[in-house]
Amino acid sequence: MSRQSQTEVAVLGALSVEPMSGYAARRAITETLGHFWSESFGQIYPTLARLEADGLVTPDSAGRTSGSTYRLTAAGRRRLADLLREPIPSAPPRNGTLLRLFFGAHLGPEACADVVHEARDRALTSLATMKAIRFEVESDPDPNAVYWLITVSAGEHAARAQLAWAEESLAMLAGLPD
Amino acid sequence: MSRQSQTEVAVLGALSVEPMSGYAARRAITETLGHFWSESFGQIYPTLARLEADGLVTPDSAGRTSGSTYRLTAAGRRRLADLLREPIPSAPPRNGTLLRLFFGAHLGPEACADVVHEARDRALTSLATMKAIRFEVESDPDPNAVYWLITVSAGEHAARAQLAWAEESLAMLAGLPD
DNA sequence: TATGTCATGTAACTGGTTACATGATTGC
DNA sequence: GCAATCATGTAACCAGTTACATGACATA
Repeated sequence: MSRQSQTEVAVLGALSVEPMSGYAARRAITETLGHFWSESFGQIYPTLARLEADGLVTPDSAGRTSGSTYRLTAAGRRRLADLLREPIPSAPPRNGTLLRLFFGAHLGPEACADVVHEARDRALTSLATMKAIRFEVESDPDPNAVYWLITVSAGEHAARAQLAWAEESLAMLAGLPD
Repeated sequence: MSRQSQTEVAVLGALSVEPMSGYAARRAITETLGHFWSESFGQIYPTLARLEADGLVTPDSAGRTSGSTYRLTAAGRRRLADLLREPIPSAPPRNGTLLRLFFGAHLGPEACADVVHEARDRALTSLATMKAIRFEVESDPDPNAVYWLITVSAGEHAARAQLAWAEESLAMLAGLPD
């Protein structure tokens, strides 16, 4: 699957929940998939136009206030299911924090500790976000909530791991001579 | 810091260990930074040319067998230290596995379990790789090994977290009706 | 009437991969 | 002499962001 169709998955997925505009789709993606996915307008609008040309989404006149609302067609729903079944394209790893720490000798223990501290703070923030999302999802009677909880759980595990790693690394750095 | 200079960090970093060719730099990056960084030839050669034009690296005639070997200049070493101190550009999150699981209702529990299984296998492979790297680094008397171990530890924590999440998620999926 | 939010779209740019072309050197 | 590896480089393409231009609608 090309990278492109990953954006298609996100947009089709958003519209599978309920019909909405491109603007709303973007908001929905950043709000509910935000901790593991992102899309910009520059991707969403061209994608939406292509999906419409392919007959996968169609303008939904009902309930419009301003601008256009799109909804999935039957073909669109099939396509979403197909795309979800395709192999996951692997993104080459690029972790700026670890790149810095690997060459930490050029930085010195204190500057490295700063880098780790920042990673630790990001993990703490993430953990708080996950807690809030989990609370929301758990009080949602939607039967799909199980799937959402699985993604939340992934965020929690990753954040807790990063936290533990940061504490451990700070201890290691503290034992180093300047 | 622009994304571009992240590649500069990787290349300057590789050359800071010892002088080498672009080809060797790429191999060094995939072999020793492979679990958290990647560069392609299409990036390395233009970067190397730019670094040379900026006087940060210089051809090193000594010890050449074929092709050209580069080494850091004093300015290059300073530049590396500066770049390492710059804020880490954040990459927008894009996790294909979680994107699929979030819309898992369109897939069904079994197909979702397959997705999780793949993630679990990747984590296991990663854990084995980390074990091998840790063994190598721990038997290396280099004083910088502490920094390398910190990056290895990050990989281990992340892999173990993914493993725990996968087991937990498989259990959740198993309890779901088709 | 001014402000903020909703909304759409595009152009320029960036960072990056992939595929290809080319050739030198090494070892069997 | 042949195959593998070392080595350099570029062109085409791709996904994606950012910045900008534009304007409708609601409301204070």
